[in-house]
Amino acid sequence: MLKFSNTLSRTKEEFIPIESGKVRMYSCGPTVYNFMHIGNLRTFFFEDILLRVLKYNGYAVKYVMNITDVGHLTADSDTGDDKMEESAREQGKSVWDIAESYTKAFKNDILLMNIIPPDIYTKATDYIKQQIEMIKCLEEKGFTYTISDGVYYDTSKFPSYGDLARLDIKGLQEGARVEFSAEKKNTTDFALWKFSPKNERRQMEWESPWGIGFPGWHLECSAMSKTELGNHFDIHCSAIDHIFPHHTNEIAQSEACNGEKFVNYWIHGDFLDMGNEKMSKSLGNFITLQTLIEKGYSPLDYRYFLLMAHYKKKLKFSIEALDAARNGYKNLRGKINNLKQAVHEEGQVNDSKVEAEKFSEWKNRFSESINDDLNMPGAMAVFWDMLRDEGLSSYEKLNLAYDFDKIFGLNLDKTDVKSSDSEIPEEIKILVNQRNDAKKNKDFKLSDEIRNEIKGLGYEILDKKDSIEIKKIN
RNA sequence: GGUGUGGUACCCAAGUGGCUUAAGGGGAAAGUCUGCAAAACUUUUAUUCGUCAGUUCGAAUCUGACCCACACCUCCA
Repeated sequence: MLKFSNTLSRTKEEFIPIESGKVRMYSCGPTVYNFMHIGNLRTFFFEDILLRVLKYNGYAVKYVMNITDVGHLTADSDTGDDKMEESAREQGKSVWDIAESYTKAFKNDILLMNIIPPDIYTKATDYIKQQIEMIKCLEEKGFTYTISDGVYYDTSKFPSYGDLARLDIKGLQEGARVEFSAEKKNTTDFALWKFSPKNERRQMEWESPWGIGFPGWHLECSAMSKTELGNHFDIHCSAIDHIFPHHTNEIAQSEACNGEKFVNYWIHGDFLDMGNEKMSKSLGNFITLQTLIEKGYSPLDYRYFLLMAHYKKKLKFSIEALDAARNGYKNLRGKINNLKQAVHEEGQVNDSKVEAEKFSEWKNRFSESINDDLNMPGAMAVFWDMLRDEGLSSYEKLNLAYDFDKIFGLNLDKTDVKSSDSEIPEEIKILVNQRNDAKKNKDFKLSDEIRNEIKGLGYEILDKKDSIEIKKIN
């Protein structure tokens, strides 16, 4: 049984798709005004796991992710600068160039992290027409009103407003941090269409029945999901910070316009906890995947790190914890390599078989973990236990490992420790041979000296039973 | 002020009433192997789950109080 935590009910629910065997899923993608930091990446990783688990369970998934290339506003929905325009100004580029270059960087990060891309990326600027249509729809049904700076959604007209976030609207109004906009009817009302400032030309602005301007932040997801997935679909995911206001407002827009339920399962991932130093794009102190790569970590080391925690909980990031992940991942690859070698050797002797009972027992244990609200730490524990099971042949273990890796995405089938082949420079090979000779002559002093020399050149020698492995030190 | 989440070993982190007198990984220690290392393999590493009360035959898991962290309350993954 496949179960997910649904933010709507705040409980784990059995997953039942609208259409048997098929899943339609939408996730809120990046706003492309800057690089992704590793916290952002945690969310996309979680969505990747979700996608993989659905596929593993045999569902045909249609997965849509948006790219927000229209700027929101820095301060709140009524004031402040547009982040996209601001970034463009700082870098002396056009907004369109900014969007393109950061979209590219995002897609590259996704690739490096082995995150499966969505079937469709929807760019907000490609769906302006549909967004305008949606405002018209809401206008016709009486959910909108216009004030000096834009067209707004009247949240008081939507009785279940705030249910997703369990909002206490009265408490909100009394809250210290909420500023009233004099013209807004309710604190929670939000912009559907913002007018361009009268004395200023924006780089991104469009004609609309209400005047030149640009769409409100929340509208794009409602319009794009409707276009690509229909009025009612299965899963909508992203991180917890979007529960309010973003998803709350999406529900209000979509359900008011479409007249039917919007999404069955809302699934939200928690943040990466950076400890004292809170990462913030505005402060510029955030860690990107590139930062980690520069420090000598592979993107898959980071992926392994993320696998060690459940998506619903905060994960404490530290270099120490990342090192632990890197070591764990390295050890795992080592074990897989040993299995590969064993299978290779055994394969010539006898036909490798899979013993159905044992095999499916492990598969079941694995499925139980991943289907229980994507319990990756649990699945990893099953993985490590399986590798230690003496009742399994190397062939069976390797097969299970590859099967599990459909979820983990650690490229275990591709792992290859660099060994004595063309990648090793000639001079190193010569030194290795010299050391071998010294060893044969039992001149261990010399052989150790040569080994140190090789080490100084960046290569490590590992003496195996009847072979020598040369490894590049990273 | 409102709402919500969490505090599990040296670090990361599962488990949310009996299968657990608490998974898994990292680290550390010991052993086997080895000329020595490395690798591999084996073993050890929380009588205890923020604190204090309570419910129960039985609690890390439920209830209450308290302490501490964190998040959200219109920038935010």
